[in-house]
Amino acid sequence: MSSGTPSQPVQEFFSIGEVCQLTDLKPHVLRYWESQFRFLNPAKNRSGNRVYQRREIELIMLVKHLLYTEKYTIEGARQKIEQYRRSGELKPEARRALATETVKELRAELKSVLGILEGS
DNA sequence: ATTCTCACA
DNA sequence: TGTGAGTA
Repeated sequence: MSSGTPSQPVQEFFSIGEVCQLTDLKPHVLRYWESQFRFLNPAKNRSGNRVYQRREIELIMLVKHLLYTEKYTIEGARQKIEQYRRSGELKPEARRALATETVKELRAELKSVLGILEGS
């Protein structure tokens, strides 16, 4: 199976560097998106460094897909995600984008993504 | 080495 | 978005 192997614990927290490697995005892009999408608020550790949760990485992948693959503008992506939030469902393309990313461990259910979207 | 904020192109 | 400066 590709998910949940009991013997090998799944990583829970990620540094911005790890997220960048996983999403193929640059740190400054991630920080910029934070200023554009309210739902992208990684926690900060004691020293002020960003600590990402898997769900946030999924959201980042979704934003990346909307922006780069579907070529939405920042505003367009915001509206689209707001739309997902209301309808409670993702379009097949976006869904595929999340499942296609070769990072098996990041493949959580879309419910978790939609959950984070609540109150954005 | 890595990440952070801020400034600026 | 990209890059550099000066930090922590």
